[in-house]
Amino acid sequence: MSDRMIRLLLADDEELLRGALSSLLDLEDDLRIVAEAATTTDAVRLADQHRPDVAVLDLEMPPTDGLHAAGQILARADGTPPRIILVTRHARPAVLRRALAAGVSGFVPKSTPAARLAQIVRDVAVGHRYVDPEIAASALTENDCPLTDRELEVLREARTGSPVSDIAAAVHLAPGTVRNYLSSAMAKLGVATRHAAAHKAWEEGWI
Amino acid sequence: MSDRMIRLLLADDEELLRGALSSLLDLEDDLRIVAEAATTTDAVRLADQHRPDVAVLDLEMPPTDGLHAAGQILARADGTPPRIILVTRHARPAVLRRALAAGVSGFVPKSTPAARLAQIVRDVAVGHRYVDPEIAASALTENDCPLTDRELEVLREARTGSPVSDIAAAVHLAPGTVRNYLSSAMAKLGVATRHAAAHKAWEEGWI
DNA sequence: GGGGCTTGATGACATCTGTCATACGGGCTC
DNA sequence: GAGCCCGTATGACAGATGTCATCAAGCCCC
Repeated sequence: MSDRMIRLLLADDEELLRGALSSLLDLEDDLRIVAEAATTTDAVRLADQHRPDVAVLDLEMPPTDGLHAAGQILARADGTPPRIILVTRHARPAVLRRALAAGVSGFVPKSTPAARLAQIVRDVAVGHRYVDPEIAASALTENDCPLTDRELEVLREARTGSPVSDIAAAVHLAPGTVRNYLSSAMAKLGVATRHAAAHKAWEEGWI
Repeated sequence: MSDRMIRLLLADDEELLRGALSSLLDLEDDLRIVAEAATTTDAVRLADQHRPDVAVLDLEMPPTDGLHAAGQILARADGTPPRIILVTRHARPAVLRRALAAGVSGFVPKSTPAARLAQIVRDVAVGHRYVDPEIAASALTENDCPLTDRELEVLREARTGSPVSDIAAAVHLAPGTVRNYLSSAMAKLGVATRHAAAHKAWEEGWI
């Protein structure tokens, strides 16, 4: 039996969800949780240590995020890497694209019925991919992020409401340059202040 | 047996969590889920209809929020109202205070182990109150929100990055007055821009 | 009724922001 | 090498923002 068992790593910072999912998945005869993590650091370490068949990672997890952890897990595995399923609350097409590019096998929003998760795990374990149909559809129709890397970078810093001088210091650019980037980002997003731009970019999942 | 059964309403907009919790709690012999909801509107309607003993409500739920729903459920029950347990991701002392004032019986962060939830439900069902010790402690030590109602109101509008003129229109005040309120809010929070003030107030759970 | 407090408003001023034209250097391609 | 983007930087200018002093109206309290 043990070679037909699917060995799982489960990582989510919310104990409530992780605990509930863990019990639920463990009820399945062919699934076994071999490790649980609440941080990305632990997730990467435990994946190294336990070599699970499938890793179910929450996207929103400290200290970095699930996507970052996925990249590390895939990069560090020296044999066959685990298949990775990302679970997320705010399922944005932009993130889906990045996830697939990083080699993730499954992309599941938290609006998925719990009962279906076991089946998705099985599918992914045998090499299939699973992407939530809803998100896939919007990823195909939605227009891409129009912002350049630099624009995104300054917007990220602008999110907390810092003045231009602080942003400039944080990204190592001249204040005037920062204003140029902010200005063009605002124009592209059709808003009147850089804070509105940061807010919008954040809502879209671009930063 | 049926009079010893605790009848539960479970409301959370995340299918994944709601489904997992539902299966988990239903495994307990003395608990039975009688209704599930994904919105506050449904939660209120189903509470009216099914008269559960305990309602477990997520705080972050569309279209309003769990606290609002709790108030409505308590106000509309004409016999003995259901006991209410609020579950939340971002457990902030300010919210805890408002919840207790509204007559909520339990306050549980999502960092609580899933296994403990059943016991909390039982405690609350017999009339006890449960408050997460961690949050209770910070609620007692943490200093209150220093902002006035008006300051909070303008900060709420400032969150999306709107210019002063828009905020003024939204709260029906003169632009100059709005700037005064923003200015004093910024001074109280020790930040340099109104956007930083809005960000901070948001982080603290004040808006 | 007078004094004091609170809420909303106004105007003046310094500073910060957003816009735009422009410039410089490093890679590209031709 | 000439021409051409691209990223970065600067300066100038209008308008928005933050600060502050002040004022009018309403309200409470004695």
